[in-house]
Amino acid sequence: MSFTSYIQYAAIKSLSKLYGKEFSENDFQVNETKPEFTGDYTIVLFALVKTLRKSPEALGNELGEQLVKDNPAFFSGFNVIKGFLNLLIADERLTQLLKENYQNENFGKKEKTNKNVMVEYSSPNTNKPLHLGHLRNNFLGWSVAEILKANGNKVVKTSIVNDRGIHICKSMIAWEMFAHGDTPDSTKEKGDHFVGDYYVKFNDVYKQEVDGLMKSGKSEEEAKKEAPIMKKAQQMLFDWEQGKRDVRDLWKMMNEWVYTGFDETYRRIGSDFEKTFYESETYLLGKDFVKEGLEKNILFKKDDGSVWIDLSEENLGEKLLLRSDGTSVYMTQDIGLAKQKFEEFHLDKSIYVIGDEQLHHMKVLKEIIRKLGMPFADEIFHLSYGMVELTTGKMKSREGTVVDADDLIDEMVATAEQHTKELGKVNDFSEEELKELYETLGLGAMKFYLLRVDPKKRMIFNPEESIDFHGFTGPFVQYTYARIQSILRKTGIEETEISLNQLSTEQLLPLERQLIIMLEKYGNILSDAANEMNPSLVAGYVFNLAKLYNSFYTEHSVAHAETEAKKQLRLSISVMTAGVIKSGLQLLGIKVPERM
RNA sequence: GGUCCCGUAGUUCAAUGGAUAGAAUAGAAGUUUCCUAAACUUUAGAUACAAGUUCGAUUCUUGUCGGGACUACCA
Repeated sequence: MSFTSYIQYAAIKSLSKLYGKEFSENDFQVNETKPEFTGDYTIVLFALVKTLRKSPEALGNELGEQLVKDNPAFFSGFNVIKGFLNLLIADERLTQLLKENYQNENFGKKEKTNKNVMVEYSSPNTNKPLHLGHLRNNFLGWSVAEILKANGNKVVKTSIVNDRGIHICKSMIAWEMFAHGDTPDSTKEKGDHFVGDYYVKFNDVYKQEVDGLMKSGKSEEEAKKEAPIMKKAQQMLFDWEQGKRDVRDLWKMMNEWVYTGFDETYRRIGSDFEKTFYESETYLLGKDFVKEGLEKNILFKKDDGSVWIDLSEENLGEKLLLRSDGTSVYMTQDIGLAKQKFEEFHLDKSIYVIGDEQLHHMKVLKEIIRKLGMPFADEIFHLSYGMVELTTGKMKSREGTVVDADDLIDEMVATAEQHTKELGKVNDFSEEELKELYETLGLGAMKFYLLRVDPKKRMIFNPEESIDFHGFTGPFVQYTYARIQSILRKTGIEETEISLNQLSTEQLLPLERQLIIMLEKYGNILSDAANEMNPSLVAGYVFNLAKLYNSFYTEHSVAHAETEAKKQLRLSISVMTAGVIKSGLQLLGIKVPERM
């Protein structure tokens, strides 16, 4: 039981003892005590004042005395200021926590449950390489999956690859017209970039053709329809759907190029998937329920034969599910896939990591599934995240302002290399060790930068700030870890275990108490992060922990502590801090270096 | 037009209705015979505006002003 839960529980008992009434945890709040007051935890009394008709002072003193009396091993004292009852945790309770957990690698994590959760993330298109926005998605999805695991869930990570449609046909046409047989191998280019370049080429030619047609008197609408290259792409999509052999072969070949490129990037950033869906295999899903929905009068047919659902009661308007020619749309396959996911993986919950521009789409999806009477409608969750914008405005592929993922990673790793060389602390490292360190630091900085913000909010990507390795950053936290490891190496603690019965019984110093209390909170942070699906809580926590440890580090010596008992105490605090930092960063997909 | 989201230090981000609104960075001033100065310490600086709800509002409600997303027989 966490400290806050225990305090809540203890207060409920003491209150009913004092006043002969039943109380619940909703009757009062337990907060951390603000640093400017004496105490560790604070019970806010205002809400109780009303029901008990007592002055805050009297209530606080009575409850404080009772709590200390009832829980002498937990509380060592209290004070009352205005409506706030500040409680002090006993030193013995804090050292006990240390003794029990300082080496526990699973500290803060929850018991395994049988909950099956799917996290769908990444889900790229195969016509162009990944960019900054995809990175936010990948880091977020991966991290949320790990956080859910740490809270006991069984998690299936999945991605649905958008491998068919007009967009990939555009790249294919442009390649046929302009590549003269070039391949990623022949040009030594990464496959996804190679294919992406032909997508850009398509758009360039298309634009020229449209301009040309408009100059010869066509309206913009006409010009866009009649541009020859667009007609070719549409014909190719048609041929693809007919299963035309050479088109399918070309499609397969170019997608393979892209997958090879994606795999390289995924490996580097650590994205992984237990299951990959391909849209080419799922796009026909969902047609069966259309029939069913029509029979049940949940869906309706218009005169031209197209099938719709009316969601105007839900304020979502009408939504098309089958075109007049009988082909399905994105929504239709999404419904089919949702069903397949739940059935194939026996899911309790299905999470979609998708940008907030699809809020409407996901709302409609959920609502249709509910109307169709599928039992899992309420277990579909859209984890929507905000767009990543640049300081200069939005990223637009057409204007070439997109930040490419691979370029960005290279830049971050290069920055790590530059800083490391300037500081010259690891000159004895081998080439491989150095390379690994640069990756650890560069990716650590980037992941931390993108995960430290509440996912729901839009965020601004500032290139200068993102390559900063000081302050609220990944390397800052990694540095604290490395320094602790250095202490442990120098004191030889890896070989000889800390003698716990020798732990200091002297009064804990403020920074020692604060650190232990902060470490204790890790479990609560993990459950909050899982409930809110919000890795930024973990990022903020490990940063604050590192910061507090750094103050402790400058203020008090560990290796040369005043007494042997103090040394043992501080060593155990250090070991536990390093463990929690490692564990927390791991949940963000960030590795820790032994030295940096 | 309609639906939804967002306005907090110069900048980028925090703050389950609770105490004097926190960090980081940029600015100013310091700390290295001693466990890694990628660190630490001190300092200055903000709730868009106006009403309301109440013991108490950055948080809830309404309005105004600014910014954004969505509103395809595209995926």
